[in-house]
Amino acid sequence: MNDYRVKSRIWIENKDHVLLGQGRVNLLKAIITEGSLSKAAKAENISYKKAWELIDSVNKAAKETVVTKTIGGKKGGGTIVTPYGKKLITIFETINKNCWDFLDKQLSQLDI
Amino acid sequence: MNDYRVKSRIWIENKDHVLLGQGRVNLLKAIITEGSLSKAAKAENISYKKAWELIDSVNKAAKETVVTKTIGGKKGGGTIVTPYGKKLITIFETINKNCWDFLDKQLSQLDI
DNA sequence: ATACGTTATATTTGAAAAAACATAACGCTT
DNA sequence: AAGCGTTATGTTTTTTCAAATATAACGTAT
Repeated sequence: MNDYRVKSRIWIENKDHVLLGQGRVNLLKAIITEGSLSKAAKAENISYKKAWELIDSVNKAAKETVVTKTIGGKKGGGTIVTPYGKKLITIFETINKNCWDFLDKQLSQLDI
Repeated sequence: MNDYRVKSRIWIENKDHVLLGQGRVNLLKAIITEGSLSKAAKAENISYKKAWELIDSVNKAAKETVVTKTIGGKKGGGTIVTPYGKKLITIFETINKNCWDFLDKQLSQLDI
């Protein structure tokens, strides 16, 4: 039988700019559960700076706003993922899973 | 309509060791056309050392020999890709293309 | 007015990866 | 014996990327 495995990474681009990859999706999901970018960065174990740059890049590549951010206020501020952003997360994860299933099927048809 | 594109990179693993990715496949194909690892490295614009390490890794991950190398001789030596290696190249490229087609189809079913 | 927890951004430091450089061995040819 | 183009491997240098550090601004609450 077959010990080999086919793995993959997918990402979504928009005119040369990356919109979403696995890391960006994970960060967006952390923002949803944490309520702020700084806490999400800690949860994902990346620096705030890197998290900020990722989200900035996401917003620039997206056709609609993915996250809205506020500075100051009763809790100091925060970051919210828009419904469009949540839709993108679902789409990414769906396509990614479908891709993995597809690749598993591809490999099982071969004997190498 | 849809400006987004879904891209992917696939690779084949064997018990935690990478067998083939796009770079390794390109290198193997360069070995076939060039006849030696050193010339293939130049053609791929990578150092000989890196090329050697890549091929070493390929041979260690594969269940059968992928390349055979000789030192010395009338032409100094050379490297040959085995029939098994050529089969792996074909398999990789087939699965990769199928994956791309699949992802294009996935995206076209969505409006984002 | 002060304090707090954010977002926002620049600068410095450190680590990891890549590239460059060097050297040896091999086996044919001359 | 010397030269050639390989494979094989170690060492050093450079480059790149990630991490750490620092500072400012913002708006509510105390």
